[in-house]
Amino acid sequence: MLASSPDPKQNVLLAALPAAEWQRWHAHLEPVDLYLGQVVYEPGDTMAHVYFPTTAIVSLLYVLDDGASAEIAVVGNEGVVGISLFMGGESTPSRAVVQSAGHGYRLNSELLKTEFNRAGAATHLLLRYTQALITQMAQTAVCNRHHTLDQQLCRWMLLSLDRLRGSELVMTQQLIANMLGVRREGVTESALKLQKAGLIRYSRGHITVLDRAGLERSTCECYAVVKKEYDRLLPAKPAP
Amino acid sequence: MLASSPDPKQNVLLAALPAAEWQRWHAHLEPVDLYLGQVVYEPGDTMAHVYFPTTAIVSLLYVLDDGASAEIAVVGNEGVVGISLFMGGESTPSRAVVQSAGHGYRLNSELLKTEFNRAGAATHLLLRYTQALITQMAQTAVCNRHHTLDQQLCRWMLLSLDRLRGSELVMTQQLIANMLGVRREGVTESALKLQKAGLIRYSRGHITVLDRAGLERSTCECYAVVKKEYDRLLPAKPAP
DNA sequence: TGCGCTATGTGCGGAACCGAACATATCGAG
DNA sequence: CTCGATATGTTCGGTTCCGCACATAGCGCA
Repeated sequence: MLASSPDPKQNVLLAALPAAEWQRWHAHLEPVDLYLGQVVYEPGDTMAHVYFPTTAIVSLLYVLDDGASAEIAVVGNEGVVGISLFMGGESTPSRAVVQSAGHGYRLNSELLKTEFNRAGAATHLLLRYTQALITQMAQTAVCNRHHTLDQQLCRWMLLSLDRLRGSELVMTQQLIANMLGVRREGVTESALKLQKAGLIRYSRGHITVLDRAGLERSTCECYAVVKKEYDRLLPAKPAP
Repeated sequence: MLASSPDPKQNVLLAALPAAEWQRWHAHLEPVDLYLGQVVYEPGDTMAHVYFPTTAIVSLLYVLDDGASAEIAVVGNEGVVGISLFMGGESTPSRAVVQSAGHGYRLNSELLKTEFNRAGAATHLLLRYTQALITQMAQTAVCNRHHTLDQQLCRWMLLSLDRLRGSELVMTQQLIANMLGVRREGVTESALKLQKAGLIRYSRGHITVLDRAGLERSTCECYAVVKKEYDRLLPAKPAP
């Protein structure tokens, strides 16, 4: 059961819109429930809307022919799902799946494109967000190459945590394994280490983070690089 | 010794400019020699120009604190180096290094930004290119996670080959290892396999591709996904 | 010609992760 | 309370790649 829709301005991008844009947009923003596992788009899909999460988190995944997958970026209340609509390609080879249930708002793609083509404040905001997303993807690529699963698991939890209120993640080890593109058993082992170190508590799909600072010490530099770049490129988050 | 500068329209993006844009731009395009190993920008640098390669290839790398690195994308005559200038961030955490010496043209960043803000054909062209670049980065991330070094080496050679005339790459195994983020010895082993299979011939920094179709059969799906997306998003290449 | 530098080839022990099989534990429905 | 489904824990042999050490080979220049 989901709580009632929060203020659209819980989304950083919507909150940062100048008054004029907000006036034009807000009547067209439709609240949407995003449930766990919901597929927002499949590779090649032309979306009818872009999605601005407020309390939900959406993962952008690449799925290979053999079924293996890897998360390349995560989008929460700091961003928007569907950048290919304003980037001009209309679709992408990636898949977007709701990783953490919650709410968001969606906007008709035609309206979005019209607004984007005004070359105003919203345009620049969306492009700066896109650059931050690019950084996240690139850092993920390097992290996949060089860092251990332990480090990557910490990075992943921290990125998710930053996009949620509270300190609990609802997520099975199997799903985390799909995101990271590793075996479920590997996640079990790493999670056990973190639990024994007192950083998290784990129980059937619920992770409680006990020591966030400890996670930050355990992860690789990738988390900090990405966070710093988001902070640099995007407006400050609205108060919770 | 480099040959004289080729036509700027050897670059796909410049070739695709409408007449009006070309009129405004062409007098400002400065030919530049790009030599092997040249650093086009360092992480955090604000560039004074964007670079449109014609015969050179530039690698976008992420370098970690411990010196390890990985290539996240490659830019040749189909693209432009310096997207952060029009995306609005002005800089990125990545490093751009010339991977294959050759020529290009550069354009003053202020002029570029002015043109980009016209929200015209050039704007859409640059954004579509950026989306293709995003695909390349994301596919690299997945490839780093799931595919073998043998496959990745084939992918890397094919991506380079597509951005050059001829079938010879000038590149030591050490440099390839830096790009792929692996050990030099690993590249030696994979390259030997390919040589024994008759796909390439190797000699002190010169790779001659003998059987391109064989390379395409040996690589992972990542190469085709990226190529298809570039073909979809960008105008056809000018005749060589 | 011979020296030195760079590039490439090879071997070895170890770490990280994989694939598979299986054991255990917890939750919710009936 | 019991059963079945789901989630987590454990083990084992195998593969890929790592880090290191060292051998060989081609190239350019004195």
